Amino acid sequence: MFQAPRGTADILPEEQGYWRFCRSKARETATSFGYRRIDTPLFEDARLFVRGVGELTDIVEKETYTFEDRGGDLLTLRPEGTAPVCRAYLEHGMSNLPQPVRLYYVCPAFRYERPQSGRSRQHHQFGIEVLGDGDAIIDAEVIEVAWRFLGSVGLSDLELSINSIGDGECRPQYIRTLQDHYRQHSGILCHDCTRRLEHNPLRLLDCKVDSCQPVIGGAPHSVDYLCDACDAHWSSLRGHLFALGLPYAVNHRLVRGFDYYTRTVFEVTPPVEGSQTTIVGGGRYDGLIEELGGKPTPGIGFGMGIDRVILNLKRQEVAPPEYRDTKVLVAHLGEAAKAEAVKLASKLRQAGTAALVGPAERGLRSQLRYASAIDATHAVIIGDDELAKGVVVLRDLSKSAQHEVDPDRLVQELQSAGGNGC
RNA sequence: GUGAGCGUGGUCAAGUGGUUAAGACGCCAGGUUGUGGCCCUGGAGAUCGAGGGUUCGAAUCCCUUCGCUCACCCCA
Repeated sequence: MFQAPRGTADILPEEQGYWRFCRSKARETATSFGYRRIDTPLFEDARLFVRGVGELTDIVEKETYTFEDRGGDLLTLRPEGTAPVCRAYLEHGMSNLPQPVRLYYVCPAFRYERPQSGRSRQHHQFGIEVLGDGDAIIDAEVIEVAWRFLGSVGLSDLELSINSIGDGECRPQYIRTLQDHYRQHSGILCHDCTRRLEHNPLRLLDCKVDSCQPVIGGAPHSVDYLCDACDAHWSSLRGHLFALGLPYAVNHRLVRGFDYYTRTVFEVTPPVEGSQTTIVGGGRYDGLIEELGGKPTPGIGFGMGIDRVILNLKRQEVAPPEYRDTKVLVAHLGEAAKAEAVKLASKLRQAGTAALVGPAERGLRSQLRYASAIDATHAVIIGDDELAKGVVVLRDLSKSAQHEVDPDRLVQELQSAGGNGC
């Protein structure tokens, strides 16, 4: 038997309510801030992510789905949304549009990882990007979009963490200071941190091993090493967040996995301890567009894991709204009635009412049982008696009441009966 | 890449060496010669993940393998 590939999952009909809910809230929130939707291809030139995300990141080093197509092109299934959007911005000359350009997307992303709770090989991201404006009001806006979205779906008790990791001007010196600090304690570092010290020094800060905690505790803070411009940006951001009433916490240990981040980084996590908890991660990437061949252009955005949002909705027992529209099952008895049922169901659908024909070769009782099972609101019954009289029976399944109707008036009757609302 | 736990009908799940592998939900039928949701009765549906071994006898013990889950790494 075939199974869905490891790390992938079917989203079954019972689950779709959550997805429809999240997607529509994402669209509503993003458009209310003036963002416009963009869809980029599922796969891109493999080099885009090497350049954009960073050659030495785990994602590019060992997590991409990369393959050669039949024409010999090397392609990669998108592992994240920012680099493709920046590519599109450049390819379509969006730098000539009024700046800044605000874009959002909802799309799947792929990473070859060992799956676990909240992490799979195909996940879905709601993301936004603002290109062409480096002011801190944009940073605050992007964070606000994430925060408002999460509120709109009903998640509460979330924690918003922010930090600034400086830019090309000031970060190198900070990293040197950080490494110096760590080298003084190299004796007690865990295995991973010994590696990180040379390979990915910023990552030293979010090591979870107990023995490394004292070293982290004494580590210098990146915000204390910001150059004047970055420092001004940083305090401006905090001022705007405060003014907007967003309850942020400065986390000096917050760093992010992509090479392209500059200045602001942020994430939102739920209050549960554990591992794969980050719901939203984002930050500023003022060097990325240039890295991809454009002129220097500031940018900032976030990626949000919809799968993780839904995980938390379930954890907090937030149910998506239910939609219950009129749905008619046309039950039939006998060959002549069966043919009539097919025609009648078709007519109902064309008039805009969901309708389906009862399962053939079954008794009326079975057909009505089926009607209940699929949440039909009404049943139409056609048998020899009705055919002879030129009527059909319309049964309201929620009220258990029925009456005969002229088939030509059926659409009208159903409309006046209406659905049960939401 | 590393570590741990778990694989029994569609789903959940009992069974821990001894005749035809419980039960529940779901599915189908009947109870109502044409009337659902509740209830009652009956039925279908499992080579106990796969392969090998131990044994008179294996779902049960051992080995291998595949899969799933969780955690680490890392990330949404």
